[in-house]
Amino acid sequence: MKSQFPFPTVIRLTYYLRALEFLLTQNKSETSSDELAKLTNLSPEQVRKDLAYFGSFGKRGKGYPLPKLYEKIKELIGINKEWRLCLIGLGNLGKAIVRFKGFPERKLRFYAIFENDPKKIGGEFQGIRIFDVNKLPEVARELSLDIAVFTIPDDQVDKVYELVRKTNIRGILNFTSAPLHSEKDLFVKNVSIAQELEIITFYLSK
Amino acid sequence: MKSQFPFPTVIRLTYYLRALEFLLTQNKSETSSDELAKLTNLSPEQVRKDLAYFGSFGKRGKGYPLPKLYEKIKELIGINKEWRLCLIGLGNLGKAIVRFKGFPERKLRFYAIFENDPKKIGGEFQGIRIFDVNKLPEVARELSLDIAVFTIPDDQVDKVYELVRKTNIRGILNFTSAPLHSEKDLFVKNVSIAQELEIITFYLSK
DNA sequence: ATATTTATGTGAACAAATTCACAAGGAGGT
DNA sequence: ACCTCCTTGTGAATTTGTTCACATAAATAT
Repeated sequence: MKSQFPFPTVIRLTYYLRALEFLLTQNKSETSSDELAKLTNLSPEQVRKDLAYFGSFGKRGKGYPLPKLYEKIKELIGINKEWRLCLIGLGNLGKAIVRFKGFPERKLRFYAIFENDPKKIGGEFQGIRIFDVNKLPEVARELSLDIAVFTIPDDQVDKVYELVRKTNIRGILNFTSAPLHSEKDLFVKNVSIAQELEIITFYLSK
Repeated sequence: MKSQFPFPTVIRLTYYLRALEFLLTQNKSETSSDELAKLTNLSPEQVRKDLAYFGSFGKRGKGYPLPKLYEKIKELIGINKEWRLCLIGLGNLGKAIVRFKGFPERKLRFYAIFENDPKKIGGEFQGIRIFDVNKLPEVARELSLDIAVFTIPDDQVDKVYELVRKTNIRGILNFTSAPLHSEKDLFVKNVSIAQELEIITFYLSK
């Protein structure tokens, strides 16, 4: 097992995960780099190299044992354990994300929602309590939150970011257009709908 | 002007756009690769190289003229003209996206929503008409749609993708977990919330 | 005028990631 | 037991992308 791997490999691991889930529904017990390559639109060499970064799971002449590889990738990605999430900003997008079906089956669970609207604070949404965003440091500690999802207006990002930094939350999924940067002990993933569309219009403009 | 540029440059162009918009609110008339680098968390060399791929907009010893560079980048990204969008699948996420504030100011406008729920078909949402998804080919032609946003259940992706291929829609923003692949004349950008979280949990697991 | 400072633009050096090419191990047939 | 066919795993070659280092040009100061 090599310790260093290209950054894009992490993204591809998530593709393999989906491909493996698909293959498991087909009741297969074995797969190959060729099969995974076809399902993910990658090259078989790329698949083998990626998997080899983390150990050698396959058997030459045979392929990869399906359930074992699946468990291994889940372990690598870290979705074999439960993660405690909170949502910050209960607007339209926030509501859509809390209701998102994909979370429970991935052991991702929301334990708190934060808001600055006094009318919402104290209530709950989908069974999850809504707290004052200024109480974030205390609540995060109390509920041992791991990851925060930002669905707030752009102009509040800096303030909320500072609040999160005071907690032991170590991951942020940022849906605003204001990009944040990862730092030591705080990993940030930015997802900007506007940006995604700009990338599309760039390519369509050519 | 060079014709070939690294793929990541396109993503960075969208960062420069935001930085420039921020600088414009400060009523500045000039900027520099240093300033843009600080705002985007990149290196000044990277900024200069990226901008130089598309022409030389700067003046040595001076910097870049702000409004001119802004217009140029908008033109490069293609958001100087209007784009006609449609939403496919009016669930929670779909509703959140249609209501998203960032679109009108970017000349991105929804002209149609497609659904397979007979109760929704024929109605409208936020002033946008809701059509039967099976009518997509006709409606797309009639309304000259450019881009489709997929907010449908994963198991309907393949079917809807085939419908879209029959139209002159050339861009898809896919919010499902089933990744689609770009092909000639049809550019696909995948955005999977589950995947983004998996990338976070991967790094937090280390 | 001339020197100094500042900031772009870019070839060259370097680094990262992918693809190639093939050795090596396992399965199955004869 | 041996040969053949598969398919993995991996160094080496190649491609792609970033950083360095500096020549060049504009602006400012003396």
